[in-house]
Amino acid sequence: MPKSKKVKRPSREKPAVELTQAEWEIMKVVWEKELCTAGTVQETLAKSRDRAYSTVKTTMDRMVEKGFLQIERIRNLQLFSSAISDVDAKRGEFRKMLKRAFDGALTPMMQFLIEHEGLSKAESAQLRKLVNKAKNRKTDRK
Amino acid sequence: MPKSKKVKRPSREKPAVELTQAEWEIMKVVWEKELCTAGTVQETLAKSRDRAYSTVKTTMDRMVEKGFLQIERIRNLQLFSSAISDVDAKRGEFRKMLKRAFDGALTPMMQFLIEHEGLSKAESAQLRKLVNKAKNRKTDRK
DNA sequence: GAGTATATTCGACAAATGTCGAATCTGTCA
DNA sequence: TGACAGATTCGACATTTGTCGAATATACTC
Repeated sequence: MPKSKKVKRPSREKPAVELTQAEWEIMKVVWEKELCTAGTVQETLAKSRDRAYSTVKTTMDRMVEKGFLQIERIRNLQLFSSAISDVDAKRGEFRKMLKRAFDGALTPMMQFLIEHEGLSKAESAQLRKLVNKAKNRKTDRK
Repeated sequence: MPKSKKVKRPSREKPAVELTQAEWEIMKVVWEKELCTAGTVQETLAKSRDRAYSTVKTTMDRMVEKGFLQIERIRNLQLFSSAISDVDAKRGEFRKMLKRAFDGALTPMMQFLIEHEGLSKAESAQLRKLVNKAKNRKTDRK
């Protein structure tokens, strides 16, 4: 018999991914370059905000400890790669916001967007389209 | 001539409101009780997580410095009240998330919700309703 | 007026973040 | 082999957050 149990996993939730500001900036570069050196990241980030190489490197080393990045050594070189997906990172950031500001409920958030964030006509249209598309999705995995 | 210039305000954006975890917890109580003592807040929060009175008080004092709370003194008593609206706080939290995880763009976020957060049938329906309501709003202030 | 609660004031700490510079360690090349 | 450039290691610091406890100050009750 297959071992795939349909049981409700006993809360095997992995601890939500939560990145700091600096970590987000670094992660974005790593996801884009995937497999790159700290120097590359530092140079890329320098375009928007200059930070010493050691600053970037220190943060990246801490991210390895946290399990956000991985290191692959080649001789004297360290090649970094992501250890978390952008989806997980986005989910973590989104849920943190939802929990703090809207008690974890999606509807109040949507209500808020419409009431206070003045969705533009284009955004509303786009949103409506997305919602309708979601409506027709058969694959409702979760 | 009236001095009300219709000029596009020169980016007079007030610095986005950003609360920390502890600050959110406190703000929620203050918004609810509006005009309350640190002791009341501490007692209310104690129901979910116990913290020393001084811990809550210290945080609240710092929030006054940051302009999130106000104090009104009555003899030896300090009555706290909110100095920011929940709308501003929610806006700040939402925008921080949007900027970090979705480069500030709403559509990608909605796309993400539908693709990865598996909106339930009920949520989709609710969302659709909200979107349609927004569609008909005439007052499109911004 | 003394004693007992309650509040407020303040200095302290640990941990997390953001930032660096100095000391070292390769690898390469004239 | 010696010197250089690019990487890495690491210890340091300033801030921000989250937490307290001890010392004071104030109000109320007998």
